[in-house]
Amino acid sequence: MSDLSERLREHGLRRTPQRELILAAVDRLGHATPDEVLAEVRTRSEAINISTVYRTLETLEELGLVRHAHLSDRAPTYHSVVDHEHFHLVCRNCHRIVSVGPDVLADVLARLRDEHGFVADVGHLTMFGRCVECAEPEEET
Amino acid sequence: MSDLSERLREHGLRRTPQRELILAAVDRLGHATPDEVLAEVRTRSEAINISTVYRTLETLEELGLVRHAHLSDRAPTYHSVVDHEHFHLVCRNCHRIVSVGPDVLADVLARLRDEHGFVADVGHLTMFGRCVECAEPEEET
DNA sequence: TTCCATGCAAACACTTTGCACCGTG
DNA sequence: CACGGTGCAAAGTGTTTGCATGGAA
Repeated sequence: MSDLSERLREHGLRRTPQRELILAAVDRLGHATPDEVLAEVRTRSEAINISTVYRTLETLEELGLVRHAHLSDRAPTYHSVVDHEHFHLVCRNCHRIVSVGPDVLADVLARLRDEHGFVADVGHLTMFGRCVECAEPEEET
Repeated sequence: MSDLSERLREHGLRRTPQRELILAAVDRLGHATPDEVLAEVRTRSEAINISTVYRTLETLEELGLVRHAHLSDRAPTYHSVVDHEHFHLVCRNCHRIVSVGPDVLADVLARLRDEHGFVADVGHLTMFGRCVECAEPEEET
């Protein structure tokens, strides 16, 4: 939390209970959509508003305290950045999420930088596919 | 087009003018959102409905004729599969899109398969970041 | 003639915004 | 006590669905 106050102060923003509650909820949840964050906050304390959740998640992301990635075709999911940087594998069949450290991608990132002049942001990356347990996709229809 | 009729027949689906128009539009556009596909179709022929566009893109994807990826935080973009398989780099600053062949990822895919039991779908992949021209993002923040 | 496909409009899910009030600094 | 933050409600996007009609096979 102290990290939060600090960052807020640096940016001339105010410390509010809502901001603390929301950051704490994201930390606890691991990966969560704005809706899920709202629900989590509400289990602990009183009702805060969904638009505050959206505004706050945006703020926290600007402060570098959380990140978001698109783990489904629908809502984005936020996760705390205190966890080390990672990217996500999402199984299209069982929807299991695996977090993978950035090392695997080191070579690829270097090549993309050298050959395509592009600096990729690993923390935001999501790769969809299938885990071996769900291996066989449907044949035709 | 003949490819379309063929695939449709294989799946017991019907060939309709809308389906041909929409596939042709995706081919022409390269990367396009459902909205853009609709607009493109309308420049050529008469009004077709947005819900038909959605339904048809879904069908075409099931037939393996188009694919979609998430190139922005908003709408998905569809592209024809006649272009060889590729993934996308998207610059957060200038929104330029670079298509990259799957080879760069060969090693990574092998490692993900071996170490995480995960078969990633390259064709759907998007990596966000910055191209060198847009290089320096803000510090901190 | 049979059903699949389409158009239309309404419903949905998610997100953003305007404004008055509240509370931090 | 000034001004940024919040709650609330309404409006905005992007997408899906139910149903009656239309048209491919």
